[in-house]
Amino acid sequence: MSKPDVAAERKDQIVRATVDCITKHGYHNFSMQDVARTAGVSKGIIHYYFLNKDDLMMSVLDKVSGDIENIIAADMESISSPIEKIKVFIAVAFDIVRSTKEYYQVNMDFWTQINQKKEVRQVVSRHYAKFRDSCAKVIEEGVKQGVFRQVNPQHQASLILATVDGVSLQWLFDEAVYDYTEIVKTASESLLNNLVVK
Amino acid sequence: MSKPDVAAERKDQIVRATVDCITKHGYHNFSMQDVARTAGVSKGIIHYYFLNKDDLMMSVLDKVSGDIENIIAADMESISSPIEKIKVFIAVAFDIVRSTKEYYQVNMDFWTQINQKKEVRQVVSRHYAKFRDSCAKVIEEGVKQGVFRQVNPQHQASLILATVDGVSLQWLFDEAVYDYTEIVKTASESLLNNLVVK
Amino acid sequence: MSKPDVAAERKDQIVRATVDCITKHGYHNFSMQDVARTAGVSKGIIHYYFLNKDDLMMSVLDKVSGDIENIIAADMESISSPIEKIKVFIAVAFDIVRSTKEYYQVNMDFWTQINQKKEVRQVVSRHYAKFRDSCAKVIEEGVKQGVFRQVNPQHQASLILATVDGVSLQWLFDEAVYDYTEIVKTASESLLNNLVVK
Amino acid sequence: MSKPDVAAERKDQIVRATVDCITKHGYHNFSMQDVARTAGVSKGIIHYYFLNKDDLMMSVLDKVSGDIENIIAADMESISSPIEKIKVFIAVAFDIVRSTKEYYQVNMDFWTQINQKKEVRQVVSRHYAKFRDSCAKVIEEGVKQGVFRQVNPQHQASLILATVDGVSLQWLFDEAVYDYTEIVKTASESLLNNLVVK
DNA sequence: CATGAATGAGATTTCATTCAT
DNA sequence: GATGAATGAAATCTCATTCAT
Repeated sequence: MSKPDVAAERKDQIVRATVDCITKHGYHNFSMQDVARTAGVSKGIIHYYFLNKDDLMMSVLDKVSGDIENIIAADMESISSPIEKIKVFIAVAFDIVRSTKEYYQVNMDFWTQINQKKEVRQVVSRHYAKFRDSCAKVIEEGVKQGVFRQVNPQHQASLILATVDGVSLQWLFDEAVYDYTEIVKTASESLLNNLVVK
Repeated sequence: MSKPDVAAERKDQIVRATVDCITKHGYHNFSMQDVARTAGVSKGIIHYYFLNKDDLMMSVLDKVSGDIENIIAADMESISSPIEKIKVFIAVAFDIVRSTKEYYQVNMDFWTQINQKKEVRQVVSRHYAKFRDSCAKVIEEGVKQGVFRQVNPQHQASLILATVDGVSLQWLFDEAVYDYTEIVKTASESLLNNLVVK
Repeated sequence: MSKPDVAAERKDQIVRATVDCITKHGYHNFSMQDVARTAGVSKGIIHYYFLNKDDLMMSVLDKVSGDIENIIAADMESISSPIEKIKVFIAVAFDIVRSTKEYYQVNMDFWTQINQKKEVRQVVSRHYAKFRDSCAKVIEEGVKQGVFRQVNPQHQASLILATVDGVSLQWLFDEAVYDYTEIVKTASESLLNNLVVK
Repeated sequence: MSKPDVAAERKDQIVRATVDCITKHGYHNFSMQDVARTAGVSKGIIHYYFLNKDDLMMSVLDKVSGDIENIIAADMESISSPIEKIKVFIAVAFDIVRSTKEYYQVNMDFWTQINQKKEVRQVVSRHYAKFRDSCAKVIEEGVKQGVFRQVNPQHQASLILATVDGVSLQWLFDEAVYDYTEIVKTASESLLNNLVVK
């Protein structure tokens, strides 16, 4: 019980090193050797804990998705008003992109696997589903309370996520294209404008 | 006289083969050998026409971006009303994703190069800038005509593109998540709702 | 305890195989595959121990230069008279060429890198500098003892090395051109004639 | 008769371009494409005039050897005194190295082929034989006239060539090692000292 | 004569994975 | 558990040579 789970610790250490490698060298330009060096372990031990590189990558995806989910969940928890909750959701989602740009890009890197790796696609779509659901639940509550119009919660949730991803994408390609704070404000207003009863 | 430009033809043939390879095997999982086989030419000739794999990839990016730009430009040309123009813009943009899913995914694959290849980032951001500009010009005209509210055209154009990309992304990860036609309708309404004077 | 330094052993094994390959196929006409085959190892392991082919070649150069230096140094050590020392130096230098013809040719092959590889040039010139210095020191001693004329030691050392290289070169191109023993005798006499007080 | 030999002209043009390429990129680091570009002709035409790259290289060797031979022959022609003739021979030989360093290095590059290409070895050894013979003939005449000691003309000729090559070699590896003019003076004195009756 | 598109063999190099220690 | 030496497949790229035009 008090014995720390060495295996779990080692695995986490390796996964974190992998994230670092992806951040630094890009999704396809790092080697197991790089991971070993970064983690300060031997190459062999990585294959002891992970079946192969794909298996390691799935763990990275789990971690990255999970971390992002946790941040959002934590920030929404303490709020009760549906309007405020949605506002926070949007604000936090945008903020994750800005404050952990590299992390968000690691997440993006998995998008290229849509066609190639069924498992990746499943994890990512489950991750999006979670987001949509937690967001939709808030919208549903708002509708019930009468503060939101009679909208399709799932669709509106999708639009919110879509706006965050799409706006971020353009900004990541060229940060000079707009002031991030400004566009976030505009985006938030537009999204809420579609929800709130006037 | 009857001899067409062999070089241009061959280059195009190779680029098209490369698009096929990316579609089939993924952005990072195809080899020059694959391209050669697909194009029905020898490995050597690819390096005769393209400096290296990166150079070939840039040609692919140019083609894909250009094709998408051309389709949208062609479809908007004949319309004069700003409202109708925006409606068509949104409809066509969404439709490109649906009707040429693989093609759009090839485009997406380049997104992961944000951090790694400066040149890719520049081309993609220029591509987005073109879209935003052509969209913003229509919005500007609508504002001038008084059919649109006093909005920031560039920001609204960004939101439109963002919504198309973001909505498509979720759908590409899981087509069962919503009926594409339905979500497109909802998205269009929301976007126009933010623009049109009521 | 009984485990010798695997890395050093393997590196030496590969370097020796490379010397064999250069001897057999020529400086520019052997492949890493050839080295692997000759050393009885896999292609991959060569790149594990050496950064690349250039790096391997530098190790070959180091070995060849070092070996030649060591032979000469060892043979001169036990002698004290400057005249005898110079005689031995000349004799041994000529003898190395004759008895390890291929080895000397490997050495020669690096000469063509004067223009191309700065690092090779530096190593070779340092190698020559060592030779000149050790030879010049003997001459200096001879001058001090009054057995040699008042000559410039460095220049005379250069002439000695030059004669060995130049004479060997002609012989390597056509062994029938002269009896090596004879020309060595003539060369030695000429060189000593320039040094010794009469 | 008045029709200029187009073929010979073209061949010469290509050979000269090849010398340029070797000078610039090194003996083994230039391609037929480089030669074509440098000569301003197509790749195909080179293979029309030369069987293959080896054949072209042999022509280069012929040219370089011949040019050096011609310069020396021309400079010795007008002189009658054996002592002066030898002095000029030595001076001119050293001067060729200094004034056409790159050219001399192209010549040197062929040395690596000793083991690999029988034909190269034959041409180079014939080239050296010519030098030795023309030098030996002068020495013989000097001996006959009684101005030179009773030496073996071929051996002394060899020593002269050897000294030029060997001294030049050290200098090419490190020009700072000695003042070329100085070492040439020392070398000349030593060589003549061995020949001239005192 | 001349061109340059096309080929295909082969070279260097990288790297996930295995396995004896 | 842990190491790192070793493998071998595969990838990119180069280039002499050929040949239809």
